[in-house]
Amino acid sequence: MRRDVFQAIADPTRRAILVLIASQAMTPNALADHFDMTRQAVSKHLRILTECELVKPDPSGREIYYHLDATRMKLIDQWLSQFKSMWENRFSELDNLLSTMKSTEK
Amino acid sequence: MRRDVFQAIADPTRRAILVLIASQAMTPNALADHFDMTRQAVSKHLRILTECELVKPDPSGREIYYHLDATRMKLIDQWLSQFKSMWENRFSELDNLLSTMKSTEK
DNA sequence: TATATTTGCAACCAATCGGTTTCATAAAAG
DNA sequence: CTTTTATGAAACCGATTGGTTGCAAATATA
Repeated sequence: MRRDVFQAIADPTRRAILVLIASQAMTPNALADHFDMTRQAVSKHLRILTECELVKPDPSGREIYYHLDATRMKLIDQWLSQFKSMWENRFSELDNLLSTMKSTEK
Repeated sequence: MRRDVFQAIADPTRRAILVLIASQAMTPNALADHFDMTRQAVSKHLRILTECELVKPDPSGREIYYHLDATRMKLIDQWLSQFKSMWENRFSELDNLLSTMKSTEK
C-alpha cells in the first residue's frame, strides 16, 4: 500500500474532495452527491486521504464529518520549492528559448 | 492515457529524475545508472515526463539530453496555493487541536 | 422494539501502471 | 563497411488502481 501525499493528490476525484471539504467538513454521503460514482467509491478515496493524513474524520452520532488537514501539503510544497526559482525568475522563458534554439541547431 | 502533472509526480522514480536533471541535462543512459532498473524503464518514465512537458529532449548526435522545464510545475503550485493559508497561519495548529478535542467529546 | 439511515469493509473486476525482454534504427567508431 | 553504442517502441506480465455490488454494524427514528 503506497500511501504518500503525492500519490494521494494524483487522483482528480481526491483533489476535488480536498477542495470541497476545504471550506467546510462534509459526510461521505454529502460528498458522494457531487460525484458520478457510488458512496462506497467516495469512501475508499476518503480512506486513502485519511491514511496519509490529509483528512481527519470527525464522528457525530452515526454521521462522520471529514475535514481537511492541510499540514501534510507542506511536503508537496517543500518538494516543489526546490524548483521554484526555475519558473519564478524572469529569465526562465529566455532560458527555454535559448535551449530550444540550441537543440534545433544542425 | 492520463498525462497530467499530478499523476506524473506521483511516482518516486519520476520525482528523482526531475531532481537529477534539475542541475544539469542528462541522457537516458546516464540517468539509468542512478536507478535499480533497466534503461528502458527509465525511458518510459522520460516519455511520460516529456508528454506532460515537465521535461524536454535535447538531441545531440545519437545522444538525447533531457532537461527540466519547470513551467508546468506552476500548475501544482497554483492548486496548492488555495490551501496555503491553512498551514501557514499560526493558528492552524490550534485549529487542529480544537477540532480534535471536539471530535473526541462524548 | 422494529425500521430506516449512515457508514465501513470485503470480494470482485476491468483497466492502468511499472517493470521486463526483445527488436529495429540511427549515429559514432573501428 | 562492419561493429559498437544510444535510443525508442512493442509485446508481455504481475501488481495496483478505481470502480462496482453485497453485507454487517451502529445510530436515529417511528
